[in-house]
Amino acid sequence: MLEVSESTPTKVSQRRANTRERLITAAMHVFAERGVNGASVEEICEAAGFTRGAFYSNFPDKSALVLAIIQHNIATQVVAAERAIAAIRPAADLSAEDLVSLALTAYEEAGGQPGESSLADRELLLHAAREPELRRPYLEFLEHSERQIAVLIQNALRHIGLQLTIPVEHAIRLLGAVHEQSKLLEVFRQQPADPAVMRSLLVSITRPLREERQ
Amino acid sequence: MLEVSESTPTKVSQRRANTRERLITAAMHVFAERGVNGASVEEICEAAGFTRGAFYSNFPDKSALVLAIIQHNIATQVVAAERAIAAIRPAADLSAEDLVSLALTAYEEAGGQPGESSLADRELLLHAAREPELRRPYLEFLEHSERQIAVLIQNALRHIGLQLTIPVEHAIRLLGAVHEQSKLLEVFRQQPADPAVMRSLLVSITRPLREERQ
DNA sequence: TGTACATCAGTGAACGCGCGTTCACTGATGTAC
DNA sequence: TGTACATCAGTGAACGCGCGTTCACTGATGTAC
Repeated sequence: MLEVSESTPTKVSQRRANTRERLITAAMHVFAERGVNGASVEEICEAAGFTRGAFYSNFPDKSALVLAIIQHNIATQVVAAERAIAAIRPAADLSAEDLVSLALTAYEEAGGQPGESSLADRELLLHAAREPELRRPYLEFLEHSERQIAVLIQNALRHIGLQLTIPVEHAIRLLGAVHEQSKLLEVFRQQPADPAVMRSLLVSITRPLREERQ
Repeated sequence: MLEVSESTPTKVSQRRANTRERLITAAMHVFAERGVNGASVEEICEAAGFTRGAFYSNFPDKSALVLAIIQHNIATQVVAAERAIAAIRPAADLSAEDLVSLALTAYEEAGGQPGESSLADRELLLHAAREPELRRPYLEFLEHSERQIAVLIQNALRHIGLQLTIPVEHAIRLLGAVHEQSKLLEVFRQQPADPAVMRSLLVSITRPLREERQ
């Protein structure tokens, strides 16, 4: 499931790859603004600078685009997470929530309106929840992401002399849930979220590593 | 904002009120299945057992229905929360997470597929996030709900001899975020969520009331 | 209580716009000699 | 390197379905005497 007919790994031209990429990026923006169902093929193409014909030259239909985007997200986010893991070591002297938020935001595409990709992600998530064939692959994607983030968080915490007081899997869920909630509130409030909630959570689920200071 | 032209509080017939109610209930179900934008007026009417004419006799247009639903949710959820607050005292000998989940689910309509109203709620939330005029009223609705839930939770915890180690407002956010995440995972997994995450959270943000056992 | 009439609530056919999708085409890119 | 031809990538007009919305209508409910 979730496999496109990759059976013919025909070499695609660079030009074609660029077009697909531009269409996908544009689609994410339009999804954030109008929702998956509310976004018209025309709007997406216009945002990408193509006509509709180009779209149907690259995707069999609209739902294939959604599927392609999910796969695209999987690929890019996995890469982003690996890069973030690699980059975490040099950083020092950061507060716990700085590190965690750094880890959590590693998944988000740089650039774009604040909260925009958050909305698009939620749209895709809901879309996947509604389509039975998309549930399993999307769930696997989420679980894979969680495992990667888990490593990141543990490294980050150890780095500043903290350890978790609950299982990593639980911590990841909690951090992820709060992070997503914050992102959404930012959209509603149109301003950065109060970091105090995340801080409360971090304080509650960590303790100093080994030695007991204080 | 969010005020319908309630300026003319004309008495509506019982029949009319029933029709509106049925249309709204049907719309929530269809929203859960198809999304707000994916749900057609026809589908909604069919689910409610009416023809489209009845719809336009009761609502100026489709977006007015969405607004009416949001208001409807505010009204019914506020009532549900008050009822839950009243009902919390007699209960005894429940575990912490039972009480909390009882409090959190007090907001959800009874009946309907598990996770269904969760999806519809998410749809409405995203819809509101996208429409600038809906953001403020929806946010106020959320904050009002949070305040009510806060009372609930504190009563529930005190009742079983626990108190929070972080501010109530933070606890509410955390509990709400985890609760919503669990609901969504239930849809993806098609099975009840693992309560262990919620339990980890509860253990982390509470301590025995006054006396220090163990 | 019964009849006559007025208003209300929902019906269902009709309309037209917008959207997804198709397709004959043209210009761009690649290949062979 | 230049020319001739083949294939590829994107264009833009056209089509038709589905959807939101309207409206003339009919049956249901309410009111007055």
